This record gives sequence, structure tokens and C-alpha cells, in this order.
Amino acid sequence: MSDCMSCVVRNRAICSALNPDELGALSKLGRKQVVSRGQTLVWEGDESLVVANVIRGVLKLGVSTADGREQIVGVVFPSDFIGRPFGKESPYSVNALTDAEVCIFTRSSFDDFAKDHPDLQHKLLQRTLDELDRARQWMMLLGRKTASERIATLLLEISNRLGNTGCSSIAPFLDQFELPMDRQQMGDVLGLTIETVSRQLTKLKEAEMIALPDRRTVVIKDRQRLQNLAEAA
Amino acid sequence: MSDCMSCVVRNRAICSALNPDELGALSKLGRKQVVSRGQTLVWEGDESLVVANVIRGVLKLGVSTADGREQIVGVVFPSDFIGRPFGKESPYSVNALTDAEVCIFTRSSFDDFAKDHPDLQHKLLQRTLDELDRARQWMMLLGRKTASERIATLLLEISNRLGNTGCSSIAPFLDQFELPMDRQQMGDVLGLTIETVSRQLTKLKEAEMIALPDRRTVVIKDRQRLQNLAEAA
DNA sequence: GTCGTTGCTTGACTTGAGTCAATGCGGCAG
DNA sequence: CTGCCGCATTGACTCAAGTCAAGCAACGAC
Repeated sequence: MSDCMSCVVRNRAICSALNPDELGALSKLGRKQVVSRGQTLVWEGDESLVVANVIRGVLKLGVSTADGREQIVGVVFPSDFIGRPFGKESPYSVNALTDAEVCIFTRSSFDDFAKDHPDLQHKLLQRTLDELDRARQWMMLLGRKTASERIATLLLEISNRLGNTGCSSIAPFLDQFELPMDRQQMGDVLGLTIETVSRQLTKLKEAEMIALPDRRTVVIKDRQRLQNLAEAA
Repeated sequence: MSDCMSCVVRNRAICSALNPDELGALSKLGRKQVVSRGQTLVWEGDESLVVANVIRGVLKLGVSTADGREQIVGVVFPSDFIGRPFGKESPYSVNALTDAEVCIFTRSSFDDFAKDHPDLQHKLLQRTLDELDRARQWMMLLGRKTASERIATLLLEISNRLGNTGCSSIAPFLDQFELPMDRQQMGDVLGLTIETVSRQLTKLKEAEMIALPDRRTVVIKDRQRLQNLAEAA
């Protein structure tokens, strides 16, 4: 890889655990790769051969049943880590929701490097613990929240995840943003159908909590009310 | 703690990463604690002050909304690790489903110990990755499976988790076992109501896939058919 | 014994979300 | 400009699961 030191996620990705020398060593193992929207990086059930850091773009982690039902079990943003280090087949597929750029490693070379760098493993552990907490919050959503609560939660989550680019702590969240996914994919994240997603968005628009200038753009007009709805109070 | 070397989960818990000397040092930091059914070990939203290994019994991790809906986001069995190391408040409460025994540490002393023991962190990372995979599989269940598929999945999961005690690799799963939870709690794990749980269990019984000799006992009579149902084919 | 209590099951009815089927709309190729 | 194509929205209807309300069975206290 050419230049980790100038990488836009240098200070947020797990690489931030490494000093310049270590970073140089790691950079020899990986390479940047562009992934275009819709492209699949890893298939569900395949042996886990690669891991990666997200540099730019948004990707989804998806599980599907034999009869074609799909559930998106994770959405990864820049600086997030992708993959299943230390063996095991990947229990989900990884797919680009938008054009993206990742910094990719073979699993075996990454594993070897990680074994010798406890600080890197520590960062990875923290990240995995955070991801687990997020997954559990999502379990509450999928098990117990109503359709409108789910939509409200998703919009706020995306607003936060897109806002926290870290570069500018001025914007902890965004009041206007582009959805990195279409209606079907929103349904797949929320455990709903495309029609229910559409209807609930219309309701939130009619209630003036949000505006939808075009299919992909969301404006949060009343964050407080949206938050109350999301928190299922 | 008196005697880690003779601990029943010695070879399966994260402690298996440690040599006898290290184990001796860790044992000075922790203590065994008996927890009785229904007792709460950690409250949702409280600062995470303790972590623990489960020695005996089954505990649940639960999240609830302001208006009283509950979702169980994890069930932990002997040798599993409980808690949120490295800061952060606990996003869920921890509750004993059965009488249990845990080996408990203050978070800060465990954190300090872990910092100096990369092998322990490595074990913890692997365990957390496994737990994350399990949580994601459960997201598929909560988002996309029907009531009967959910029940079938839960019964098989409990059969496997109770079977894999590690002590005897003879029994990879059990065909008869005691449910470590009541109907309400099954509903809370599956995102269903108590009535739906009861009705679906009756259906599985009528279809002769299982038998229910008493409220808490389950006998798997046709594992293959139950598995087909669970896999949502 | 019999009275409560607690947890589970069953039945009748309601409802939130799914299904099926048009219709609408914005962009782009020709 | 026109017509098509790929989403997205909307409407009418269905159905799986939830709600509300009895009953039932096992167990312990007295």
C-alpha cells in the first residue's frame, strides 16, 4: 500500500494502534481496492480469506435463508473493520452499498501480524465489543419495536454514523444526508418490507419530523420528536 | 479465589489462555459468587463495574424500553464470559435464569490484568467474535423468521449449548433437556408473546417433532425435521 | 383435604404489517 | 420530445401474531 501515513482513516481505524514503523510493516501486507456499488467482497459461508478496513463508502453484511429472505446484520462505514480474523468461515456476505474503497489483507497475513502486535488486537477487541453492543441494540429493534420506531431509529443511526467522521468534531450528527441504501435495503436492515418502509417514511414526512426532497435525501426537521419515537418511550 | 486449577471450566473459559503462574495471579483478583435464580448481577445503563466467568448455571442479558417491552439479547452458559471490559456503561442488564455460580472480577482490576496478558486478550477477542456471529444469526431470526421457525431454532440452540459442556465430547447435543427459562423468557429471546410461544410448542408437539413431558422438559423426537424448520428452507 | 398462587394453555377477536396489484415519477436513450 | 425502465408510492385486501379473557394443572400452605 502506498501511503498509510496520509490515509484519511489513519487516526480512526484500528491502524491508529500502530507506530510509524509498525504501520510501514503492515502496509506491505495490504493493498487498496476500489469496490463499486453492488459488488460482493465476501460470500456467506465461504472460508474467510480476507479482512479489510473501510476507507471510503458504505458496505453491508447480509445473511439470507434458503428461500430467499434476506436480513442485513451490519452496515459498515469508513474506518470500520470488515471480516472474521482467526479462522472460521464467514457467516455473512459483504456487499458494497455505495462505491467504496477498502484496504484489504489476506486473513492469514493479517492474523500473523496481529499475533505480534497486542496493541492492534486490543483495538480490534474494543471495536468488536462496540460492534457487539450495536448488534444487541439492533436485536431489541428487530424483536420489539414497531415499524415507525424502527424507521426513526435507522434514520438517527445513519445520521450519527455519517456525522462522526471524526475529522470535524463540529458535526456529531447531520440534519441532512444521503441514504446509502434503497428502500429494499432499508427493509432488509429493519426486518420490514419495502411497502412498509415507504408508508412509514410518508407518515414521518406528514408528521413533519422529516422531509424527503428526493428518494435518497433525508432532512431531519424535528430531531427531538424523532428521538422520542425511536426510544420507544 | 481458592482453586482455579480444579475449576470445572478451567479448560474452556478464557482462563485457558493462562499458565499456572498467571492463573495464580488472576485468582487473587477474583472471587467465586453464587447467584440465585432471578437475581440481577448488572443493571442496564449502570457503569460497567464487574466482569465474570460463568462456572455453573445460565444467565440472560436483557434490554428493555421505557414502556416495559423487554428483549433478551444474549444467554450465557458455563465457561462464557460476562461483561463489558475497557470502560463504557453496560448496555444491558445481567440476570440469572437459573441458580448459578460465577467467578467475578472488578472491571478495573481485570482490565489492568488483561493489558499485561495479550494471550488472554486474544482469547477474549475470539470469544467476542464468536458472540458477535451468534448475535448476527439471531438478528436474522428476529428480522425474518416466522414464529415456528424461531421456536425450532431456539430449541436446537439450547440443545447444542447445553450439550457442548466440553467435558464429554460424546454428547455434541442433547435430545432431552431442561429449559433454563420459562415461557415468558422464551418469548423475550424470540421477540414473541408468551401465548404465541405456547401455541407453537403445542403445534410442534402435535407434529411429533418434540415431546413435553412437563413444563420445563423438552424431548427432541425428530431432530432432522426440526432442523429443516429452523433453517427456514 | 381445600384454598391460593403461579405459570401455562386455549379460545375468540383485533390489528399491524405483509401481499398483491396498480399507478406515479424522474432520468436517460434514442 | 417520447417512451421506456427502475424505483417508489399508494390502495385494497389478507393473515400471522398480538391482545384480552377464560380455564387448567401442579404445588405448597394451612
